[in-house]
Amino acid sequence: MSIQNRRERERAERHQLIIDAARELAEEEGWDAVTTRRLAEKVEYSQPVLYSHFKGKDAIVRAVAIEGCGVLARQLRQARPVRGQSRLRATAEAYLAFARERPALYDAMFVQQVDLPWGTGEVPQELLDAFAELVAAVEPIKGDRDLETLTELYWSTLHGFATLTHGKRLRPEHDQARLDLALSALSLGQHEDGL
Amino acid sequence: MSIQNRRERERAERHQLIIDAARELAEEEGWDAVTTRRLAEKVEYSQPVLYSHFKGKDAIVRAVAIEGCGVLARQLRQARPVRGQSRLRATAEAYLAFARERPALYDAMFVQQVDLPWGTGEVPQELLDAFAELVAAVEPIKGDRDLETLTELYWSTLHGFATLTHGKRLRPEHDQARLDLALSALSLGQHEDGL
DNA sequence: TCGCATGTCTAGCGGTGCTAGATTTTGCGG
DNA sequence: CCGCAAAATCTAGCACCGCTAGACATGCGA
Repeated sequence: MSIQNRRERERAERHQLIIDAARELAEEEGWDAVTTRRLAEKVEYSQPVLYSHFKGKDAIVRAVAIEGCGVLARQLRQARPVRGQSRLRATAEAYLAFARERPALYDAMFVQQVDLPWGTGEVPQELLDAFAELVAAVEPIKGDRDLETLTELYWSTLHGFATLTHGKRLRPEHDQARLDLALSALSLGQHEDGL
Repeated sequence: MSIQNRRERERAERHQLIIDAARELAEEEGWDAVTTRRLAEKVEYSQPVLYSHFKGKDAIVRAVAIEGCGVLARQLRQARPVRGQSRLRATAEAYLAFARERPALYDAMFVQQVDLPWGTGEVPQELLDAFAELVAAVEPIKGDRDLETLTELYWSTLHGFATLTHGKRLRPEHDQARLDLALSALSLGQHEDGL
């Protein structure tokens, strides 16, 4: 019993160790550097150990992505409006900050088509949490529009900003103006906050 | 002289042959299937021939992406509004149709960070053409807003739709409603077209 | 202490992008 | 028409990839 427990605990710790190592490697050197060999070396085990925890490399990336959704959800939740700023804007800026500061993580979550279960099958709770934060941010400017559809639009716009910015497709010096434009368009007739 | 010309012509034809083969392979089986070996087999040459035309696999993907920009520009230019539809809407639908119908091509152009010269260095003309079509579509609803920034917002929204839809992150049955919402938000006070 | 199950590793498979050096093809001067 | 240099092309191989079979070590229960 106790021995079983110890083993399970050690196993869980190593499981987490692998996820963390993969994330760190990706954030430091990009996903191309995350090979099973380098990952194994980093966690100081041999390659087959990875496969006793995950079905394959994809599963590891997926685990990192799901954790990333949790991080994003937390950051969005903690993003509180300052000085009369709308929640819509505070959340948008937090979202874009996450994408900007953790590009590798964002990539695993939303760019690489890792095929998280998503549509079919159960969507990870972390992702639902993150989406719920977006919904909450959009709710005040809903008007008579469909909340979920409006949130999808909000998310799409932010995602477009994030990915095109990262690919250097947009003029960085206009980031602020572009976001202003987006938020005031989304808010429609609603009054827009200053700053 | 004539011999040189013939050789250059044959070389140019083979150059194009490689690009076409790469695009076809990618569209039929996805970019994972585009390996230098399979590509060489498809064009009926050995691998090193590819490297006498392109610096590496990335350069081939880039060439496909640039051609794809040309195709997109042409499709956007040909997208004419029907039945009082706004140009904004006609262009948006053409853009999304392109992304939906040629996902592999779209992927090479805007998702894989192939690092087309883009920001720094000369941007390929095909891309400028495509962006110009977006600008032209946005112009009528500009109001007193900055045209280029507004176009970046328009593009970001479309790109967000395209990529999140492809990754099955958005509810497909709400595609139309989502686009309606986006267009009317962008148009702000302007009157929106029916259908 | 022995036998066994569990855990871990070594070594290897077929694949990748890419390239050095051998080989074939080509076009020209004699 | 022949022989030869040069150009074009291929063969074979490198180091790496994801992944796994089978050898080996470890530590438990009898």
